Amino acid sequence: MRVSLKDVAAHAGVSIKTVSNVVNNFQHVTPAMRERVQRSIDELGYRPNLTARHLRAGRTGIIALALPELGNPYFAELAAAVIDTAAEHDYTVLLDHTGGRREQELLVSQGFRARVIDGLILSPIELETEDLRDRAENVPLVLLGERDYDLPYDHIAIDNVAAARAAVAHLVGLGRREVAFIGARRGRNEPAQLRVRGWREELTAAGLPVDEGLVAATDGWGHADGAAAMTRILDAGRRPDAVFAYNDPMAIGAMRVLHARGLRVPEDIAVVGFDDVVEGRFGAVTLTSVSPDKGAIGRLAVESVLARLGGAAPEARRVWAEYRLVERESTLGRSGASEGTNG
Amino acid sequence: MRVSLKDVAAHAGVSIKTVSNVVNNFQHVTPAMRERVQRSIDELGYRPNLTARHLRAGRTGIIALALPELGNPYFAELAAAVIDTAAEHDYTVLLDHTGGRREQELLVSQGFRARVIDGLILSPIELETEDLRDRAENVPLVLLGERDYDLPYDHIAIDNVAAARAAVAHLVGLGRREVAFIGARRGRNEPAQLRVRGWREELTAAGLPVDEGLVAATDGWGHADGAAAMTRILDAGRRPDAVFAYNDPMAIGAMRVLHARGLRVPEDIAVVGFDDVVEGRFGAVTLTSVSPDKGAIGRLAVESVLARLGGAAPEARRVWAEYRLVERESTLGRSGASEGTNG
DNA sequence: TTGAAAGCGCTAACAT
DNA sequence: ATGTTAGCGCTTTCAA
Repeated sequence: MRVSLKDVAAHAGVSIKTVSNVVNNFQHVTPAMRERVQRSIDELGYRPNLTARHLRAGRTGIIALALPELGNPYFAELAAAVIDTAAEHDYTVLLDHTGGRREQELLVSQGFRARVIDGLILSPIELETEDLRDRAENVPLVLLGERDYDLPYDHIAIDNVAAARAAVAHLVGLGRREVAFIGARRGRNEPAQLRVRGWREELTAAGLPVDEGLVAATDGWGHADGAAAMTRILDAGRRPDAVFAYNDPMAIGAMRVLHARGLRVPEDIAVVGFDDVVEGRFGAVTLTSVSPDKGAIGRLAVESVLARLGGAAPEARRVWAEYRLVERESTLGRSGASEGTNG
Repeated sequence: MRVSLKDVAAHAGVSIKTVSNVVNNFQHVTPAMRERVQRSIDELGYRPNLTARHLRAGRTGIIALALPELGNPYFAELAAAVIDTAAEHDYTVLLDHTGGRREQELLVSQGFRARVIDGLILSPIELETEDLRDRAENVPLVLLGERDYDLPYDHIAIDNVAAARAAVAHLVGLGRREVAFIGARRGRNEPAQLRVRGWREELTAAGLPVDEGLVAATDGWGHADGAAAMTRILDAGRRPDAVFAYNDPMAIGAMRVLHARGLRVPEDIAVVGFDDVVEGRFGAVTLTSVSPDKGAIGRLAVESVLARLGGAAPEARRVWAEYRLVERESTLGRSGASEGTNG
């Protein structure tokens, strides 16, 4: 059986309040009393019931972080940042994964997955503005990620258009003329939208043609999807001199295909990824990538939810985190290992 | 303000019980009454307070999963399996990361990190048997991973010694004589211990010398650690013809160093990893790896905790999950792509 | 079929 | 400095 305050009180021959005082390190308890109660606590193996405390306090000290996938190290790193920042504020993080599936994202946003939470940080993939508009849930919500929403919620992200432009500018600056984009999806408001826009804008600014035939759609955003997209481009008889991928895993999958077909990176085709995951630094050809400040994003997200917890309702705002373009072998070759900055 | 059952009852002009009946889809409620109450619920935007339910029920429906690091995709995949299995049983998973730090692992095992849980699944790195012996916590604990403990807790893992032997046997079968091991640690009971033992046993069984000078210790278990260890081995003037790494990231880190030094994999040095993470399938040289059945491990772990939740106390047992050795280019070269099975 | 009331374990206001 | 008690929001006997 579980031991409660009452049990300890009875055992020590004192009132519940006194035990509570000891448990909570209350000021005014005589050392003698404290020790006597502590003995009972130890003897009975008493542990406070958090659920009861939460009910009493009206809050749980838990915030949820719902991510598309844990397998992508980008999200893992982000999660670590969130967990650490939350811990600094005495908050625990309940991590959830949606698989980037609309169903799951809806459930999470409506609070059906984990309702013991004080706040929610959500990184949506499929959700539309309308899905979020009539959210019946009352815990604060903060959005993460590259989708564009017109909603009264804080949204933490980097400037995806600008970051994509920086990536393409880097490629164009190296003399590349035909830059493929891997990882788009059909549809107006899709995750890659802003990055495709950046790709388009920068090509135009450079006076290069925008060839929509070089935009490869994919089902998912993993290594295999990047490989499949690259294969499709090559099989279509196209031979771009550069590839900009939606994220690092896809870029790495694409490089695998290039390698298997005897195409050299970057000599024949330069490759740029997005997210700067550790993996990209240890391939046979290290990967140039847009590196968002994950630590900042995680920290800002937590602070944003917590700010709304006290009942305060600051106006919803869009927060831009920093990013850099990290240049490596996949664009510079074996010689260059500079780590240029931007953003 | 938050709306409670009482508010709804007042608004609908009925008793709390009736509202509760409607909320919980209780049998005996007249359709008229149900609709009337439902209207009030919708109008007021009532949402049940889970914390109160939990207090009442004496359980939360949450189990915690504490992992060393989320960044390693192996753990991410494991987590996904745990989350899915838990969901099937109407349980939510609170994911925690310990960073493989003893302090954090202790806190978790003692229940100081997340005390709202019904059960705990822990994958320890640093914890010793004694650390766990006098655990004052009363929620069921299930252990994961390659460490060896003599404790009254269920422990789910693959047979690490046998798996390591299979990996080394594969290398020896290909004619390799000098197999280095990357990722050991000093100390009797350390994570890599069983794998080192398997390495030792298989070499001995094959009549090969066991050269402890080919065992490279590391601080952590990431790409960079593998790269550093490989560098150290080569800089010491050693030139093994095979490397068996504690896990895939380390193996990949080692391959990067080999590549940078102009050594060919597998011609000059064959490489085997452990965990079979996705990344290993998309490098310039795909990675041969021991592939534990992550799905089974996750499922067994959840079922194991849940079995102890009802107050039942089955005898603690060691559960072995399956594994396979997946053979790829890092040992077979570009020609062979078989996926041999084992275990 | 619906209502009244007790109690889950805790904290805090109030009383002693 | 310590004790009494109400109440957080819910479920669940028991009664009507």
